[in-house]
Amino acid sequence: MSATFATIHALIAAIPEGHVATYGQLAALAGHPKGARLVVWALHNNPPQLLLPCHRVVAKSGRLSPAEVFGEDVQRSLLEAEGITFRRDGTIDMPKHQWFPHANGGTC
DNA sequence: GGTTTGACCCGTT
DNA sequence: CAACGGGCCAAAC
Repeated sequence: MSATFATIHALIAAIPEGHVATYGQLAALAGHPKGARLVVWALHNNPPQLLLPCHRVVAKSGRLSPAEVFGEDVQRSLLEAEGITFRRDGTIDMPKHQWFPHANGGTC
């Protein structure tokens, strides 16, 4: 198994509802500070059986994926349903919703 | 085993 | 301030 790939998938799966993570952030957590595109590639080969919440993965500026990927307002609707709020220009209010993983594994 | 692919990120023009 | 290009990395073909 590729540790890099598995780590990225695990990180995405670990994003809680109401929060989002950026491509660069996930890549950095997986051990590749400059591997934002690895996350992109990982999502393209998104294993359906993992049921990854790929709609919670967004660009650093709070920008969502192109409409043709999920559908016109699919990703946005999913995020709004989880409590994510958006700015006027359609980007996520990142400071409010960006996910910061806990190193202690949630014991705190 | 080289080429292609990706929904990004940052700096420069 | 907007547009453009290069870089970066690992898996698939």
